[in-house]
Amino acid sequence: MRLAFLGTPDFAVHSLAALLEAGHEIACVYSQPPAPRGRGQTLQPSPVHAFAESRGLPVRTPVSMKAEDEIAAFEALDLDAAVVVAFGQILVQRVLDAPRLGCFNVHASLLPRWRGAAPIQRAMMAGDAVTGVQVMRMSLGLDEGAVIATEAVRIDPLDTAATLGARLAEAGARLLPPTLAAIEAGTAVETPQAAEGVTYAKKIKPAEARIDWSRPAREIDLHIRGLSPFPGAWFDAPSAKGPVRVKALLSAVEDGSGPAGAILDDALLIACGEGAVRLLRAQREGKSAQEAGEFTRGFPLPAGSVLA
RNA sequence: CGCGGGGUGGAGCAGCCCGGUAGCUCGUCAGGCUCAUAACCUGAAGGUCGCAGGUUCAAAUCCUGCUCCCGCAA
Repeated sequence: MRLAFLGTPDFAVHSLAALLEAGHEIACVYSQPPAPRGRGQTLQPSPVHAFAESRGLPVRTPVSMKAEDEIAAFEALDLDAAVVVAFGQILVQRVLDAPRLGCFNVHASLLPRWRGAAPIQRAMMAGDAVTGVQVMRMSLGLDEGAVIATEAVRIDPLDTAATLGARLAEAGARLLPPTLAAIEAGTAVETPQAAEGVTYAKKIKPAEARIDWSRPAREIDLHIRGLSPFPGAWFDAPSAKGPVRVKALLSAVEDGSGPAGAILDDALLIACGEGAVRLLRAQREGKSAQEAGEFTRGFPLPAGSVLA
């Protein structure tokens, strides 16, 4: 089929690669414009942008897909279908209507649960045991379209948003080619989303990422892993030079009790409002991520101190 | 000219502000202890303190330049 692909982060690259693998013609790849990032704040193309260029695909990076000339250009592509994966822009009706068969979205949750921007993090933070990836026909409402294909993915106790996201991205890439084939053949079954069980995965605000040690251990563990590695759950640790911000990247719930924030042993076991959490991987400001053992060798947090 | 952190034995760090014998945790090696062990005890090896220059009787430490690495505004 003649397709357009709209996507931005690494998550979407897997899907684009799968479409190429399946032999589809990618008429154009759309992605968010290059943004300053990394050291030096240099302008960097998005992962999808970079991947598409490496495969010699035409790339467009409009600031808005709502501009009249962008819509016209999209219509002029004469597409069979468009595939949207974590693109980062809302599409208007004229765009959705442009491809002959419609626009299809790969979404990382079991809809109607976790519609919106951060489904992977929200599913983890909520403690869901299972999430998944789905292909749906796009409609004007945010992630409200009829579902065509589903693959469930279990959330493991030591998952982080990153490891879970990687599995979901692979699952989405697996799902896409056969689903498109069914759509083309007219055999796809489109199931409207349930009216009940709707939740929205709101964006994560920076203030939300700070760890509140007075919460129960299970919630803190989910908070840490759900926000790992980005934007990263964090806390201030005392040091001779003043508070040092530490990102918690991986944790596990363990037995233990004490005042919230109290450090219970020399291996990063920290008391919560209820129970305790052991940090397994952490990152000091200015440093790269370290396993707990390395971390404590360079930055001991001895039993007895208390985190704010 | 975005902001900030850092380069010290194999790993992670302290020491630098207030120059004067290179320190800590882990690892490695040897010996001991133990039914046994990634546990414990004793001892040892291993570093031109990123590079270059400057100041000084003396520089890891102060000054200048360079270089490499890392984090942040998802």
